[in-house]
Amino acid sequence: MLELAILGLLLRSSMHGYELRKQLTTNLGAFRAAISYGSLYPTLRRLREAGWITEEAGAEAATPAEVPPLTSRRGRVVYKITAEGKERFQELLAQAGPETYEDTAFGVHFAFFSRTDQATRLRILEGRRRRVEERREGLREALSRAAERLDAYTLELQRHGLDACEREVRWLEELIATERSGGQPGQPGGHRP
Amino acid sequence: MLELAILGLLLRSSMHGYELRKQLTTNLGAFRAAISYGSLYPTLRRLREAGWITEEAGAEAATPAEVPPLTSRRGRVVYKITAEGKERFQELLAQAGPETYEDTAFGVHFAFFSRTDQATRLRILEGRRRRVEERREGLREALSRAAERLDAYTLELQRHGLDACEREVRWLEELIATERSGGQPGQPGGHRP
DNA sequence: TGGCGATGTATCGGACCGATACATCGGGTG
DNA sequence: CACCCGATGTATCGGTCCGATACATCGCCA
Repeated sequence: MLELAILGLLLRSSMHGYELRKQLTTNLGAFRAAISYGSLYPTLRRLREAGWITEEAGAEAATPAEVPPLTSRRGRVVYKITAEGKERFQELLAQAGPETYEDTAFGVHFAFFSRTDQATRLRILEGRRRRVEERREGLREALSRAAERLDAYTLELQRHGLDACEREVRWLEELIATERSGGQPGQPGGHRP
Repeated sequence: MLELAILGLLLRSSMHGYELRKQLTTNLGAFRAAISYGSLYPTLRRLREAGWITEEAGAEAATPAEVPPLTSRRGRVVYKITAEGKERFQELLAQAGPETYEDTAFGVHFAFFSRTDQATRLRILEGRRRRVEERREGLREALSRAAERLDAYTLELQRHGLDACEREVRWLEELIATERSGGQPGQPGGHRP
């Protein structure tokens, strides 16, 4: 997943890890908490080894010539996507299996929707909707069965979850409708004040 | 985290792993996706080794006497919390560090709110609110800075995330108000139709 | 000048997921 | 009545990702 997200962000512009992490956290942040360096850097190395990105020494990273690196002189590294990386990105973006409908994966795919065709977008939106609807039904059933048997807080937690599901389904349905009518999300219907 | 969740569920009643997983998935499901056996069983073993739960052979699990186990004859196992386990549960439930305000941990703590005192509840609710507010501000700032510069889908994703944050903050504020007035969540104000 | 917060790269242990294997049992269908 | 299928049930393995931590530089302000 990180792989797709990183390639997509580097497609917009080259940058170093620190900036990458910031954008990963805020840009795609709706369905994921925060990316840690513990996953970022190993993934970057893997991407480089696969030939999908390159690492270049950034601006003032020049090693100070005769100064022997006490620990290890690390310079800034600018990561850049390669032609093969762009192909890989499109390949990952297009393949929409069942795991694409899970929270994180869906969020990442959605963020790069403008790079795909309408058919793929609809497929993913509808798959995600089905997934959230299943979850919603599960919660509804649990609530109707468990009411009275559970304490007030557990009940309230389930209600909150149910509410979030219903809300997301509505959101997805609006997006699907917009998509079918050939529009872009933004202010299509005019229900946002 | 799993540790607290498992102990809490076993406090309600003893059960085997399968049932445990189901309840973990639906009961505490608002802030977490689904628990996998890959984390459940190792955790159960760890809990048993620590003496916080016991494993007992369930009903019809009796080994068929002379039938040699071809692969390995596994019986049903009923997991049960011990006295030390109950202490451990209270200990885990009461300690509310910064990590308690993250999605998963908050959800688990909230589910067992009825086992804590009001002071702890308020501390956790307010900590969570602060956390979500930070996230909300980050998204607001990103949106106001990035508008026009980003494509429609990324923007829509951020708007959706912002909306979810605002909604949760409102939810938390209602809970905090209810808590301060000494009530229980349910139908306090009467804003749920 | 001295510290402190933002920027920046990197590793390690551990938590958790996803797929898979294996096994039993009840019910429906040919 | 035989057979298969889906629900129930225990368990492991590889891999992804997190959280804490270490280390280093730079600009700013007291």
